[in-house]
Amino acid sequence: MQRYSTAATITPQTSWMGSTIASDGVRVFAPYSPLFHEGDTTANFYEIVQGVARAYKIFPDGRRQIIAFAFAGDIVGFGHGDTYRFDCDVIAATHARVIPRSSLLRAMRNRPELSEKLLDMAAGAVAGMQDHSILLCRKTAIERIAAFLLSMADRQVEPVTGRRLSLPMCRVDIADFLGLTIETVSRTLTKLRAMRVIDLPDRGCFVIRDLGQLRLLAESELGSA
Amino acid sequence: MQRYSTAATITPQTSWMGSTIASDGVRVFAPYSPLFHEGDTTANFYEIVQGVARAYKIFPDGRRQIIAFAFAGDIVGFGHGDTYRFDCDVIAATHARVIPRSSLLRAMRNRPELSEKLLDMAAGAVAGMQDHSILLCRKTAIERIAAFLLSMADRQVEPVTGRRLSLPMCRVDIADFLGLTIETVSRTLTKLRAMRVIDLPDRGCFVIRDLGQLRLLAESELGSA
DNA sequence: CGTCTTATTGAGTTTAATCAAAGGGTGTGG
DNA sequence: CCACACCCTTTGATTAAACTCAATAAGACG
Repeated sequence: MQRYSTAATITPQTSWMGSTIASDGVRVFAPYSPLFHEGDTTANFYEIVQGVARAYKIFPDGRRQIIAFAFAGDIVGFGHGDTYRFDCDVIAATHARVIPRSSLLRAMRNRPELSEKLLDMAAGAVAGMQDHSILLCRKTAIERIAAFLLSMADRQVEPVTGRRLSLPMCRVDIADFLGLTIETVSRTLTKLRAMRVIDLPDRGCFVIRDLGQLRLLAESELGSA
Repeated sequence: MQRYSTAATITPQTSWMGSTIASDGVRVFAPYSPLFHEGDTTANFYEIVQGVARAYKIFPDGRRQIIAFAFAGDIVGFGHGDTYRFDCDVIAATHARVIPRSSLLRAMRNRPELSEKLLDMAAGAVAGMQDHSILLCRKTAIERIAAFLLSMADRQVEPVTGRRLSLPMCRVDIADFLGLTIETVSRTLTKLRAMRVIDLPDRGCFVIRDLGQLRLLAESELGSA
């Protein structure tokens, strides 16, 4: 198990299940605490306010597939039907707004146009999964890593200071998301650094040195360089 | 391009864009005629009544990913937002009920509970994509083919006569769906036949000879046999 | 019957997984 | 404050799986 320091809290009011709850429904989750488990009754949706969550499935043979990482602004737990279809936890101290399922269903009944919005959101999720499928089955290790780093860069809410970007998940999480082993992830990152496309100054962050090249690699319009 | 014989029609009334339309909104599409293209404005949803459709994306470098096959009872074109997110055509003479998008949106406004159903459908689509992702990135060729054949068997609406099952798509379609090459698909099918797990009596069909073994292979609880 | 398309089979290559070991940073305890 | 231990990461060598290139075989259709 992972050690972690005490999570910072904002306007704390009550403590519940290892998280701290504020008046606006935002709770603070300590690193590696769960949002929900596969099979649980769908009680809440979670809007990530700050931090990172990961959604994943674990298989009988021990293989794990990370389905998605959720960053600020993303909503998780939505579109599962009556029970959650995967496990979800946070990989850093994370502020998440807890939205009871019942309140969303009520809102849907009152405002039909909301339903269309939610359907569009679901459509977006499907489209994202489709793109990710293609990444998983059609791209090489370097293409996957390049595409992954680009998507991390695109999703940084904080201003891109200099170009030092946060990479909050560990290698095994990246591997399980991209369908690679940690060795291949590590080797590929080293290769990209050797190619002067990225830099890896510290654990938990990376720097893009040649954005154009990274894009070319991600799009696989470039075989070698 | 593909050649095809003239499609059979049911209660034909008018002809439009290469398809025949019946009074209940069911059109008959000739093999390899499109339902819609990526980027088109979302005008209709299509409920497959009989036949098979395929949804796919084509990439700049020529790679193609088949996202899904749709059989009788499946609805395609749904959950795309304002424009279709992939191409869709039929691979055999196919009867499809054309549902105008506007009529569905109207129905959603009148009957909010319908929205929840549609959301559940979308959730199911997301779950299906997730499972397929895992298949694509975690499973070996033999596991993918076994899982694919099982899903084909499960989706046969027609009574499973003897166990002779329809396999309506060609090898390249299977390959592009499973993230393999046609050579690997062919070799793997041959291997399964040699293992006495399936039979391949004719083009366009297959027979399950050992369902238990096929299930074991698909679940990858069995490495070799 | 001949041509064209699709499928199968074979040989060699490439990629990433696996097995194995060493390096580096963090935190704890002496 | 320093040393040790642990975990995560990197690097190396080998193996296995699927891809590529190439040729042959089998159907479908005119």
